[in-house]
Amino acid sequence: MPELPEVETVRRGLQPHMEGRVMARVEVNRPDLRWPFPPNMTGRLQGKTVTALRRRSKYILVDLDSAETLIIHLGMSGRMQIDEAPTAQFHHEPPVAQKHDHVVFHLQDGTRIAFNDARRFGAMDLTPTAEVENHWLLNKLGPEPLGNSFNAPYLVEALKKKSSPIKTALLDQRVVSGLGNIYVCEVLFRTGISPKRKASNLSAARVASLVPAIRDVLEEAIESGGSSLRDHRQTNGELGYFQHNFAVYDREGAPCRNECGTNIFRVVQSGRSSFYCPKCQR
DNA sequence: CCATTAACCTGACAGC
DNA sequence: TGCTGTCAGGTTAATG
Repeated sequence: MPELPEVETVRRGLQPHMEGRVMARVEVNRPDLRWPFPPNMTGRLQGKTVTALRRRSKYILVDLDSAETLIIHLGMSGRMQIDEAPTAQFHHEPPVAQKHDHVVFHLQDGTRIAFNDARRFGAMDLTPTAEVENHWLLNKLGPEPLGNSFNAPYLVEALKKKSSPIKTALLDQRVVSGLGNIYVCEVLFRTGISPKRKASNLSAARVASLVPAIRDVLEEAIESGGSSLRDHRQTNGELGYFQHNFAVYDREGAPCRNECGTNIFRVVQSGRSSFYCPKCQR
């Protein structure tokens, strides 16, 4: 699943193909993902022009000229597969429908964009564009970590109330929206904070250090996604997953990148794996 | 109110 | 080659 950087990469990949284009035909191959699709989703999408592609947290927002917005969440396993129509210069095999292609957008220019989601933890809904921030999926989200309202005073205040470990608090989308398991682990390693430390017990200075660390980790991941996006375009249009070089995530037993001589530990917190260096993170 | 747990699903992978 | 068990980048409803 895509955390914020992966979702932003998907958004940027889709943008040139969708913005200003007409959804000529929309295939809906099942009644639901995590929840039922909205009534008459096909009819409300077909023939509409995409006016903008935006992102809020881990949600992709597809604005339409009908004053409605299609809200898309990729869940854990959601992907977008783009297949451009063949041209005179570039002839290739027509795209083959894949297992778990639940919704397929056929654009007027012949581009095929498939939403594929094996686990079906993803979601789609339609809502008036003017009220998209009030939608029940979005209206409890905390600030965007890359925006101005996410700053040290805000985070100090928000964490003061949290009796849970800092790892759990940063995964709480009401505190800050867009972080997932991987990037929380990476952020805590960079700031030298143990995932097990109680959020409300952290000094203001340590909390303040989280703000730029979160920005940096996310921005680097978006940049790395951007490069993998360019690479991917050479071969296929699949968006949503790419390689990263993580300092701690999924590195249980491997040496700490700080060369402190300690190996990375894994603990389970709130049912999720946390990876950390017990020597560098206190 | 808050915090933790179970549940939603399928696929990949390790071990036997 | 199967089988079984475990785990997975998210989020919500149920439970304590």
